[in-house]
Amino acid sequence: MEKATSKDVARLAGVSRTTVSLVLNNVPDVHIPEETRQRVLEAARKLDYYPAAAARSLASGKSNAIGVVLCEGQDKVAADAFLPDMMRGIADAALQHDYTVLFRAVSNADPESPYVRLARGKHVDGFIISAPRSDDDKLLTLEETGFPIVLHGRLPGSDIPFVDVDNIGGAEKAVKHLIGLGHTRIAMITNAPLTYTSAKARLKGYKKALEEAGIAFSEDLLRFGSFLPESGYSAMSVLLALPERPTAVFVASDVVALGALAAIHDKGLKVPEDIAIVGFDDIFAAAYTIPSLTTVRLPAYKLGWQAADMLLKLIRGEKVENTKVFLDTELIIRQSCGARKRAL
Amino acid sequence: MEKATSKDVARLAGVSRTTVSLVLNNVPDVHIPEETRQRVLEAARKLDYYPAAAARSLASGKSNAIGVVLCEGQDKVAADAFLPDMMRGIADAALQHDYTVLFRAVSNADPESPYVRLARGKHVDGFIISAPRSDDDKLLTLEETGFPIVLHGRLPGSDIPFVDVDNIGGAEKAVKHLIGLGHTRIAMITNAPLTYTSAKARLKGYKKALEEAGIAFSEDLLRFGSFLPESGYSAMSVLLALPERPTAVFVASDVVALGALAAIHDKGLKVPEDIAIVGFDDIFAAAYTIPSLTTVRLPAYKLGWQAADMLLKLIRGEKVENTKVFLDTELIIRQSCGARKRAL
DNA sequence: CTGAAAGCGCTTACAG
DNA sequence: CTGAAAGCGCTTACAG
Repeated sequence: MEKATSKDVARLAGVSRTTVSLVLNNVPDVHIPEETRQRVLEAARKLDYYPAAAARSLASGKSNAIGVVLCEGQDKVAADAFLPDMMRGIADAALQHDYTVLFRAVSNADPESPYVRLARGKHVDGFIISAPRSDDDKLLTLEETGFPIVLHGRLPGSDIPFVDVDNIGGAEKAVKHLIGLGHTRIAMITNAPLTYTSAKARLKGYKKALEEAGIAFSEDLLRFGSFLPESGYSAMSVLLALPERPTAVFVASDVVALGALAAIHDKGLKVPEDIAIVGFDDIFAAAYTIPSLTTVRLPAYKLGWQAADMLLKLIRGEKVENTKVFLDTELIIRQSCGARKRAL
Repeated sequence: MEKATSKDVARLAGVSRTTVSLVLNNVPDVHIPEETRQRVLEAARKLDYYPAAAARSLASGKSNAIGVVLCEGQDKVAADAFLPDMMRGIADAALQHDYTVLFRAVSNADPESPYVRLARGKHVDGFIISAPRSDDDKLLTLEETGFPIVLHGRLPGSDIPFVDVDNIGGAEKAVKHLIGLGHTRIAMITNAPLTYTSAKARLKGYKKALEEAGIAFSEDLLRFGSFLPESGYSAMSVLLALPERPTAVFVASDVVALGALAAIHDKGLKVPEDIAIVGFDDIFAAAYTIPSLTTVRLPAYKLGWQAADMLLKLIRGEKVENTKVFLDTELIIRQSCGARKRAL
């Protein structure tokens, strides 16, 4: 059985190709008698008919695909932890709208930006861009063109729609938890330099929690991490050498927290007895560090799902009430904060 | 400037659309004077011309896309650790051949298999399938059809081309390393039940290394893990309760090893002093466990790259010498085996 | 070496 | 409610 075309279906059903198209695409505002509709559906099934993607795209002018572009930045490690779930979220949302997902990795060194080609060649109808770089002028010009784009993570100073995590609220939650446990001398290690919006936001949440509890913020207790465990190791070492050691520390990245944990261990101190620790992200390993890491969970699947859903609406020209979405986080309480015993 | 078509380019260059197509696609065996070629290229650049993907596909009968299908199995956690790098490898290889990558996640509960639709609708010219299920009859029938497919991981009892890790060799390397360190009582915890080919192969490597060293294999020292840390925790607990405790253990999965590490810690024992441990996979966290985990690195990027490269050859009808590829692993020596001091 | 023309398989105004 | 026909923008034999 060679591949059937809509013509074959039309012939078998005794209708025109127009009707076949109308039925199969479920075109609204067109009323086709149930009997005819069934006949077409039946014929399509019988012939094992699947519309040719290319022909459909060419005729309709839409690709029925969205592109997800993964930019390779310094935060690769952190981003990688969420990619699989995020991709699943994107793929599921796309599938629901009968859209397909095009994946493209772009390394920083890449000479040619993939956006223009993919967009103008109509490979995709819109982009989800993860970890965009602010100096990416191709991206900016493409957006000005009106081409649908949704960012995962924000681009400071741009109006491009985005879906992001509520970093402020998440950090606040983490620190409040520590305060609730009786800590007042709480340090913080950022996830990245403050040029990163997520780092700035998490710091803001930390300060907010302190302020609401009437605890003064101290520069001495703030250290800067930078994506990798090594940075957490040295930041924590400095903190531990302080004349008056903090009793707790909020590390705004689980990956960085891995290094902090090692520093504490190497110093011969115990978590959470000597120092309590709360992370951020809930990477897979967080549940299995020793002790297990209390952390703020980042909703990866949902991040992907929402971004795709918003993009699809933008593509269809539907009104999107909110183009700046912040997703809620969840505090996952394990052992490192001192509130729980081991529970593997 | 509205999007230019090949007709515009032809006009500006003073040639026919045929010539434009010939030049832009770099069709071999057609000799076009350098001067004409340059004129076409120049015109295309000037007009900012990008061929319409759909039109090209429709006319050529090829989609210029490969699909990667991610099956959601029990080993989701382990697979997720490699997905990002594997996807990068796939995407890079595809890009090199001017191919695009279609991503599709398929949950086990999915009623409709995505293969047929994507293949027959000509969305893609071939598939890379990760973690295929052996009871997936749609996959098997599609393959019989001659549709190009490359598996990541094997499907026992099928002849579908695949790219996989040399699990036997990797395990052997790990165990030999332990033997070289003076251990003779070496236990093993598998990564999964033996119905999984990777588990079987890793066990085989373990036995092989023992045999070559003249160490007798003992059932008592073999325990079965099952993807998650919990399984490593309980398997290790049993091992630690043995009258004659092993001095080393090869855990055929880093994720499972995380649980094993916790079990040892909870028992009040020290790694590597009381018991040495070597894992498999080299997940990100392996470098930051306490102590850091010696393990066998799985070449994720290369796995993706090779799979895509093979698939592309299959699609083009090129001869592929070897359709059963086993990729080499690398032993990453850290602290848990006792051969190194901390080096973060 | 290059052009005119058919054709890929759909969708979509436009009639009726 | 449904059909005939044009058209989407390429590629590719086929001529010359």
